[in-house]
Amino acid sequence: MVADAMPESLKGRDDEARAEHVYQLVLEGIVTGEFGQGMRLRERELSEMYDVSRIPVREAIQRLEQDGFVATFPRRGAVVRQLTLTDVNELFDVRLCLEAFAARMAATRVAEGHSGGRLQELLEESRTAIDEGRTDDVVRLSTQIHAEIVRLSGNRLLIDSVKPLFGRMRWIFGLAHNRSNELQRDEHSALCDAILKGRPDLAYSLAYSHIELGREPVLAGLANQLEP
Amino acid sequence: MVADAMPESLKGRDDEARAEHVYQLVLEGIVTGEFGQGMRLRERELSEMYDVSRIPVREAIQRLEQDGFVATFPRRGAVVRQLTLTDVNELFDVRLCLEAFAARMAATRVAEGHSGGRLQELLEESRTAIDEGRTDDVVRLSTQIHAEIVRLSGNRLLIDSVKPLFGRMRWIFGLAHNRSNELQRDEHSALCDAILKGRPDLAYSLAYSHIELGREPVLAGLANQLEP
DNA sequence: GGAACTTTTCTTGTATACCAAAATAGAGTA
DNA sequence: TACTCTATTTTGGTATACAAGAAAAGTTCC
Repeated sequence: MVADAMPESLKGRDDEARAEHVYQLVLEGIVTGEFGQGMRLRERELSEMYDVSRIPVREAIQRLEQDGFVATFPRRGAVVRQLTLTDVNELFDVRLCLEAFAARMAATRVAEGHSGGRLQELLEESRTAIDEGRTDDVVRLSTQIHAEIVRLSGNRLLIDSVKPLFGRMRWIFGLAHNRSNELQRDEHSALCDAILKGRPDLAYSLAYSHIELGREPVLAGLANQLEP
Repeated sequence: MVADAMPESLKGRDDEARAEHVYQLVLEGIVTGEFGQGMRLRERELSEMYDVSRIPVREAIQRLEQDGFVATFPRRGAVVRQLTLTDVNELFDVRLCLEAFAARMAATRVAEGHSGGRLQELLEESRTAIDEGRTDDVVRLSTQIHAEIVRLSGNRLLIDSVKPLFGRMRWIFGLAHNRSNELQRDEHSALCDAILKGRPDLAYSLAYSHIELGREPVLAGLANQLEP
């Protein structure tokens, strides 16, 4: 609300939640590899690094744990989780479950008259990003398309349940590149088309295939980096 | 609070996480109705009530928010969430999605040789509790059966994703009683049987039906208590 | 009397300092 | 070398203080 209009200068962010800030920074550090897997995250170290007190750091670490990025042990603090192939497989299983359902719901809602304009926009942005070879944007837009489909489902609880998964996805896709952008573009096109035309069963099926087809390439790409 | 001789007296209760303790107490208060819907949860109030500092209270409230029991607003603290019929419907939708999938996975794993002994035990405990009319135990065991099925799926991420739902279930089922215990017992029997005999598709179907059949009675029971 | 404006009183969010207990590292000893 | 005992580090927890936003209470003006 009002906070959005606050000055962007980093110094003056008095009233902005520092915990959120720290969360984003540490998350960034984890997905970019600055905080490697197994690295300890010390409260005081982070609080000095980001020039905040321990309280926001504690809150951020708690959230990172709940979102599956770090593991904490009593009296031993937090360490960046070790990502395993099992984790990747579990993620794809749960995604199949929730995102395919979300796609069906989204198509149903569009058929009932809800607008899917944002999805259309994202799809087109993604197309031009692929044509122009902007890889970073392609990955970002792909995630945003998936997120928008879930949002279109209209189920708040579903949206909240999926949110932690997207963080993990970003982490994993940062380690292993996906299949060719053209293949993904075509699948996204077909999926979004089914949703925007209000065809629930087709949308479900396409979402399921799209996600499942992404599993093997990612596993293959990570097989040499991760433990089972 | 100031002059209290707290050093040794408080040390008595061992080093176990106070935040967890506070979380459980407040959660109990919410599901039992002690903290009614819309009631404000003040940090200092709770910290004095449970004789801890504000830090564990903060942590507990953060977890309660993430689990959907309270809503927090910047600089205005936390209030017990207002449960709506939409919430209930969304919960059932997501449960359908995740628990039916978990049932299928559980059956697959049992077919692969994993033990379902705990599920068998819970089922039998539940049967005797129903026969002896111990209503509280019946509700508790019913939830435990559902949790055990998810656990049997072997997917950690799935288990973690479902955990917040069970809290909500307990809350909702505390407000509206479910269908007859005998009906539920039979459905649980059939479902567990399918899992323990390693029949994934049947387990999926039975889980789906069992959950979906529970929706209407709960909605009907809550229709006069909640807003849309 | 009621609406708009101005304090005043909470309450949260954060910072800082401190303590106790556990884990770790290190030194000394058999 | 292996083992025990101590010292350091680090976390988890607490108390206290203060700034700022939100709500409440006065206050003024029509």
